[in-house]
Amino acid sequence: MRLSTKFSDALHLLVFINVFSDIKITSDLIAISIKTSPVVVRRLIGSLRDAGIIINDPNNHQPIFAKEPSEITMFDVYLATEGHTALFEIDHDTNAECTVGGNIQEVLNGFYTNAEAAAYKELNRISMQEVIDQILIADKLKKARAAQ
Amino acid sequence: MRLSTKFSDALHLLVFINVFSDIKITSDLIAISIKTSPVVVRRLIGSLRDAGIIINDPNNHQPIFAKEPSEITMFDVYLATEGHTALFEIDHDTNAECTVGGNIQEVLNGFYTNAEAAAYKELNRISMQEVIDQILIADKLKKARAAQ
DNA sequence: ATCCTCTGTAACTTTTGTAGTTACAATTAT
DNA sequence: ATAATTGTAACTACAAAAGTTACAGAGGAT
Repeated sequence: MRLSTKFSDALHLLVFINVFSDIKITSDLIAISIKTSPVVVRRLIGSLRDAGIIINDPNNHQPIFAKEPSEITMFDVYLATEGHTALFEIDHDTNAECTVGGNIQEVLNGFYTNAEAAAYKELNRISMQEVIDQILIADKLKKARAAQ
Repeated sequence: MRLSTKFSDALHLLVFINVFSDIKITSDLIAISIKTSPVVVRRLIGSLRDAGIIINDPNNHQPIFAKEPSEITMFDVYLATEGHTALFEIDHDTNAECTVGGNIQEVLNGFYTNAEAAAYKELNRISMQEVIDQILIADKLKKARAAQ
């Protein structure tokens, strides 16, 4: 399969609209940073809006955070963009007549749910503010090194 | 993408060869339980053999565990079958000229690695013996309920 | 020794979800 | 009014998984 980068691109988009909140932001502009098409950006904006993570600023017609970045976690963004897919996929078509095939789905579901919850918990600990901060720090570091 | 069920199917296969170790096991027989084709089963066997999880019993020509089921974890099986895919996919093609696009990959990589490690740690806590035990218990429960 | 079964693997096809593209009506800014 | 931009829908392109077909080679059965 082609792996989905929707989650990553949505995080990118959110950091972008925060970092460049002082200039006019269009889907074209965001698309250049993500290196994708404006339509893909608009689709992401739609998902994030549906999830209540961003709203359209009625004043200048561009997406802004619906809540403080410190109040939104990476997991909220994950749910908004890829919440329908499980991290570990159960094979739902196994032979019910068999001791193994007839019970493995529910057993794996328990283990998978547990492991997924551990990952989600980590994502839920990280706020968008932290992501923004780390990117700004990484940028300063890079520029300082380049200047040497 | 079509989500991969290789991990689930490999676990299925391992439980199967343990539960039915007293009968002659062919890839055809396993395929009936997983509801897939014998070739898919043989491919899984190949991956598990390459990873040192199973070997071919020289006596009766069928796959058996290379170590005790209590010494093999779900994570070992995950690595053998889907270890190349990340749980959270970074968009590796972003605009390096941009403050966001030029730093987001490394920042997300840190967060993703952390979240993935949490999930992997959970998988690594569960031995194949536990998976086998839970499936046998689920089967007994199901049969007891059906008999009532 | 020959036959039969099964394995391991390669090559090809089918399927399915993501991403990219094209198009356009509706909205907003100037 | 005009131009820019959005939100969607429809379509195409692409990639990965899984299924299929094929077949040489190994081992066991008789």
